[in-house]
Amino acid sequence: MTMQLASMVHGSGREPEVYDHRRLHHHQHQTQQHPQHHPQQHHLPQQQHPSHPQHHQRSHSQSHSHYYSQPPQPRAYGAPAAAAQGPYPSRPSAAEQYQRPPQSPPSPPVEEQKPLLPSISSLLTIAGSERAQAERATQSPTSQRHPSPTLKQEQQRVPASSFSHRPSSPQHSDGRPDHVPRAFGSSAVSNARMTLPPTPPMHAEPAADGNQSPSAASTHSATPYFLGQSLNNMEPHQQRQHHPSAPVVKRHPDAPQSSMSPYTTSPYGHSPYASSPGGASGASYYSPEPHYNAGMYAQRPLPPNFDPQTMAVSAPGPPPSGPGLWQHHHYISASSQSAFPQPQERYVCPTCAKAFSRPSSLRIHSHSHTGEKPYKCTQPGCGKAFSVRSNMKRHERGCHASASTNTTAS
DNA sequence: ATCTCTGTTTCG
DNA sequence: CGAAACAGAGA
Repeated sequence: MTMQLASMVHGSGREPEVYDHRRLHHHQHQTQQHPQHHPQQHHLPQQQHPSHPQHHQRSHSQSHSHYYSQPPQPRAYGAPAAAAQGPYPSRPSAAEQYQRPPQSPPSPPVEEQKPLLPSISSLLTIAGSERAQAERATQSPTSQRHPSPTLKQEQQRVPASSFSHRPSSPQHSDGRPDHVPRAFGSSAVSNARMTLPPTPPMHAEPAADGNQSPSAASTHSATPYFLGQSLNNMEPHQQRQHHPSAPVVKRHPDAPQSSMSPYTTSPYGHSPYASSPGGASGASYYSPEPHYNAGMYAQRPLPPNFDPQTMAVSAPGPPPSGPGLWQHHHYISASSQSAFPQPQERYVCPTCAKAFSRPSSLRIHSHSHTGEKPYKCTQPGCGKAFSVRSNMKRHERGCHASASTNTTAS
């Protein structure tokens, strides 16, 4: 068992680093596809689309959108992680928010903080403890596993809500707080143990190896979503911490996804808005979106065929990381899946974690966070501005009906 | 064939 | 009015 556990851990450990890589990679693909179906109506999990995103940089679109034409303001959270953050006065940059482990973000009610995986550390710990217990049959009261620092971190960031169910596992007599994460881990682990004591194949492993555990498979549909979530959640640095030694990031050949790379680079990363007038050199892509980048995780469209395995394995850079995560998510996902956005909603707002099916939707949504109102009423006397073009139009129609017809129409 | 954008509609 | 979902069109 211990071995198994250990292996699991390792597996998860590797991924952590991935996250950052994506930015490093050149970015090109951004996105991708998303079926445009309405999730609500059809809950079909998008089937994996065979084709991958091409490096679409929505070049054409940029030009027409008024959106782009506006000088974006501050790069909002934009500053990519590297750059800086500081964008919004009132709100901490997305990056910041996410980075902070403690405290739950103000906004995300729904997704809240996505479920995080139990940290590897925890797993290890558990494993270790278990092992010890097994050997000694639980004799030594000496606390075998005390929460490792990393562990704690993870715990903190984990949304209790997700794992709330987590009970303290009796088996582990740890006096730990009910931190969710651990709980999760413990529960999972304990579960594994309980149910399949000898069973080696935990969920984690499969993913890493490329085999998905059956259970995992079942949850596929949900995964995408989680992925996004996890992205948001995962703090790069945290991940790293956990597995410093982890080799990680390896894009395995097995991942057929040459195209998978979408993850490698954040979609918004540079392309779309890059051409923006604002022209802030690389740092400011364009406007509101920039922060996504900053967040890095933000909205990477989930690949059509995103497979947990692939992601984990090949994902060069997915922040989230890895197989381990995946697995964890799976567990959680089962219960919370329904609540989460549909698989199609791959574009996740870094700020509030809300998911959208289209990049444009996310963009618009970002306005709500930034307060940006790029659409101004064309009427001379009216200086109203709107964050959503449609709303502006509506306003014109309603308020300036007679006049607007001319102006807007033309 | 696929993806994104725009516009309309709907909800809070 | 703000924001999101839905539906259609264009690239």
